[in-house]
Amino acid sequence: MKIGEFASQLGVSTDTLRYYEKHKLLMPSRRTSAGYRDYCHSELKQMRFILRAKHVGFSLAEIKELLQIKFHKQQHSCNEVKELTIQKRDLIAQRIDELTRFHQSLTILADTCCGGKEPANNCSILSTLEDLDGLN
Amino acid sequence: MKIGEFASQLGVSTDTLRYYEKHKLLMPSRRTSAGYRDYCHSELKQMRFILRAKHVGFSLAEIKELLQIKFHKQQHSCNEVKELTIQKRDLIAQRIDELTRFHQSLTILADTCCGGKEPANNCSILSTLEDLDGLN
DNA sequence: CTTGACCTTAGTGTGTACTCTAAGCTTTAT
DNA sequence: ATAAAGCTTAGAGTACACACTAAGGTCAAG
Repeated sequence: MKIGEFASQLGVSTDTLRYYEKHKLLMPSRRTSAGYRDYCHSELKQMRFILRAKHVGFSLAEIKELLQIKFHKQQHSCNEVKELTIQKRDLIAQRIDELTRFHQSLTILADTCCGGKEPANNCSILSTLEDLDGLN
Repeated sequence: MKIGEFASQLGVSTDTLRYYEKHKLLMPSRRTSAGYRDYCHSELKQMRFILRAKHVGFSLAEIKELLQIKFHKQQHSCNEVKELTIQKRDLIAQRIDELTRFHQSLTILADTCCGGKEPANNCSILSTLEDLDGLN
């Protein structure tokens, strides 16, 4: 299967596939005589793995690690995979906390603002940001 | 006040200050005869505004908008400021939702994995990522 | 008067995940 | 035979917020 058809079956761009190849996430095993990439069924499966891993929040670098483990399952333990998963989850939890603080602060700012059409001379949002404190 | 002292009072790097100047967020009004930046009290206040805005989650581009409004309060309404704030908050809410979905999926993956020290041949995380579905 | 700390500019590098471009070769249909 | 669609490569561009580098000028202390 050439890159164009492969890409459209997966709903990604050909650029993305070439990018993944360059970064060693998905290397088609064969080329046609003209030098065209020739993808097979197992590469389709692997790409689906990559896309699912992305879907649950892994970065490409992390997915590369997962693929290494997947390719050499004997040399790696379940524990290792679980650790990667938990580390990722905890990092995401931290980010959620940070964003939640942002959200709360912005809600406070918005709620105390009249939102009227008059000039912003006494806008409570601007003055809170200027005058320090009142947020947390 | 020269850039070094100004920076250390605010807990930022001199690079950051030069970066903000290049991007028109904070322009020191004067230079010494030697060409050194000379910061004054009002610039200290403005930098504090910027840092607080960052602290609640605004990007530098958004802060630039806020500063425009702050400088020309007459030409802008409270409503405009409130809108910016709410838009930002809603974007952050979307991002939180996305990360929360990631978090849930990763939790499911981690919880179903034994986490043992044996080889990962039958690792439930890897097989869930391979075989589609089981997450959402 | 020299050393060291501080300042200047312009430009490059970082990380993430692509996207786009240019210049050119291959395949398929007419 | 030729035109359109598709493929190839290497390399540059995007967004964000800086950090770092080189090469050099300035200032205060000893």
